[in-house]
Amino acid sequence: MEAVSRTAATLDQVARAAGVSRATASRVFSGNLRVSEEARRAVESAATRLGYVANSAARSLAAGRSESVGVVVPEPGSGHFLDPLLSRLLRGIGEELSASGLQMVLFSPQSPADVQRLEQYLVGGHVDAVLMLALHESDTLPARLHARGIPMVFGGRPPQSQEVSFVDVDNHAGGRAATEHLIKQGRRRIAHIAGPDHSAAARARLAGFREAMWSAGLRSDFVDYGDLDRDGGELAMGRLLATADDIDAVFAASDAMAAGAMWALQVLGRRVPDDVAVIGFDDSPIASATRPPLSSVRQPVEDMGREMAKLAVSLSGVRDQSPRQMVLSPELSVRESTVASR
Amino acid sequence: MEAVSRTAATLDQVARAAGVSRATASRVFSGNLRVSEEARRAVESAATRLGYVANSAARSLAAGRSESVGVVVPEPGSGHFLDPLLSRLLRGIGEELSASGLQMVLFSPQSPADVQRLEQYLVGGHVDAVLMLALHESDTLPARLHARGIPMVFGGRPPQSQEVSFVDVDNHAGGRAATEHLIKQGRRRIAHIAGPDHSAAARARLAGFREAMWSAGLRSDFVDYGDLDRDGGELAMGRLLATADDIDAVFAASDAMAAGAMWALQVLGRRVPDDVAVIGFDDSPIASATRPPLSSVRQPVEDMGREMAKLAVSLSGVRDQSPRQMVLSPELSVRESTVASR
DNA sequence: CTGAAAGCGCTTACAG
DNA sequence: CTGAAAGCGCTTACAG
Repeated sequence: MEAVSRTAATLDQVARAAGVSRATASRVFSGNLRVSEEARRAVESAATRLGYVANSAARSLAAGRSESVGVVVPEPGSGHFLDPLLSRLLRGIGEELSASGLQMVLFSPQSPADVQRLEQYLVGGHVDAVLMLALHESDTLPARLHARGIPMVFGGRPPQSQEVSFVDVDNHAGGRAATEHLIKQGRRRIAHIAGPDHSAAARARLAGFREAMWSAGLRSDFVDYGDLDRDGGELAMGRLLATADDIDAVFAASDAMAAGAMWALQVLGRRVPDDVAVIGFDDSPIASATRPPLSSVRQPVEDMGREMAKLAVSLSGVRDQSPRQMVLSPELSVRESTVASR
Repeated sequence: MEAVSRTAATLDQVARAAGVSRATASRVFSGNLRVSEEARRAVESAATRLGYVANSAARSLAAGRSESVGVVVPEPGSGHFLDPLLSRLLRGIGEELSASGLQMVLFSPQSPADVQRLEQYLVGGHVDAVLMLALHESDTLPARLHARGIPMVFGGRPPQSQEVSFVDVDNHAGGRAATEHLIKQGRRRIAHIAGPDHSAAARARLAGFREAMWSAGLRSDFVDYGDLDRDGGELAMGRLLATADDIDAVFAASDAMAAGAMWALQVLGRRVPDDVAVIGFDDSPIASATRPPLSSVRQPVEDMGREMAKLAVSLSGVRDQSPRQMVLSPELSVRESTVASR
């Protein structure tokens, strides 16, 4: 793309029009330094008159920072585990950055070539910090950013979690809470539809399920797997019922799978929750769309976003960027799918 | 945020290490100019050795362009009409920009303050062009960008469509096609669940419905409205059946509403499609998730994205940025919900 | 509080 | 093909 030169007023012109030096004009826009009321007014009115907007490249170059923070997100609809939570997460991040006057810039690379270009972009100084909601497996980026002093915070615990900062949700506690809720409702033959084994979050939820069942002295081997989507839940439910047709509750590792499971149950003549209670995970919009509405484990995703942003801001500009980590607790969102009518 | 100075090699250091001038080194990275093989190799190996990455601020400032394109998207989950299509749209845009070596940068402002900051950001030269998938109502931005020669392309026809470039889908034709499909299946008492009246797209779909019904000499007044979401469809369907319980087909202006309508029908004992055929709009993932799978109108959204990106690229750097517009045709995606088994 | 001046790290005619 | 040089538009000690 070629450059087009248009009428874009420069600081110099504004300063001249206001009858002050460039330095003074600059101070007016950076806000913080002492400038006389008179000078400030003159500069501001000149700026308005000329339609001045600071050239951000020049500003970044001179100041050594960009006042913006990059957020790498998974492709929407990619089936990434954050997908149903993404909007809430971004809301939390956005609020926090906004409060700090920082621009949130999103990236959603689709191909390896995109990832390559993105790395250059991020390392090249376009952002002051990076929040990672995807690409956990790319390991070159953390090191390259670190070498340039650009802090990076992961959402969710990355595979090699020692050396990096992250904010995560306690999936193990969530799995346990969901299961304990079912037990408390008097359920005994409880099945779990787990997410794919390669996902640490899915494994943690399964572990939470097992722990709760063991503690209650119940069988914890009614377990099947699905791909986190609706079909996966439906199929897994079918298999589970074929194995044990007296299951009285199901905990699914995602709301979509829970919805699929609920469908399968209803097709096979089971009433939810009277015959079989169902609980999901994520408390996504799906949960209130099913009939009956679905109980679920609500992750404090807005908080997670806020904490990620805070961490990034506090880390940037600091010499010692030793990694910091934080784990937040989920809570139950109880709806009709687990509460039997009497 | 403060700056942290780290070991970030500069062009100067690379040039020195390679034994050439800064100009020559620069030419190696810009790729296009003539540089001797020898110099090229020396520069490249020095760059690798030093871990050189160009400072993007300096590059933008000197070159007068940023090699990146901003895309303003609606908040995910905001109920924006593009929401279900967003991932496909971004895929199209991303592919095209990627092919041109441009970085796609996403923005999703949440508050008026965010919009304000974003305008500064975009006008300030961070991007060479802007693709607008949201914020159609903000009218200050187009003018400000135009004044700086930054091209802007809307996705979907904006309210005041004369002065701007856009790529849109022919919603009127889509509405007509959906309705004609139902008529062709032998349906006669066809209802339409329209989207909110303030949406131009919704109005166009409704108009398409009416036109098809008139042309076939059928009653076109079985119309109700919903908010594009599942509940809206369910409620509207209930009202429609209360008015006319012999409706034999429904065309809903969104897949979510169609899913809600289907649910309402099934609850009331109607078989889909045997008693009532149902068709949606968008061909979103919902369409294949319903039982039976939902026929829908597929918008060529990837193409739309690609064309938007092409338009932006071709417009940038051009003196005469007179607006260009393009309208793409949707096509039918026929599934079981409209094809009665015999 | 204010200005002159240096400098941020690149690109790009211009001349050779 | 290559280099010296000017310049992109800002910020920020430094001195006053």
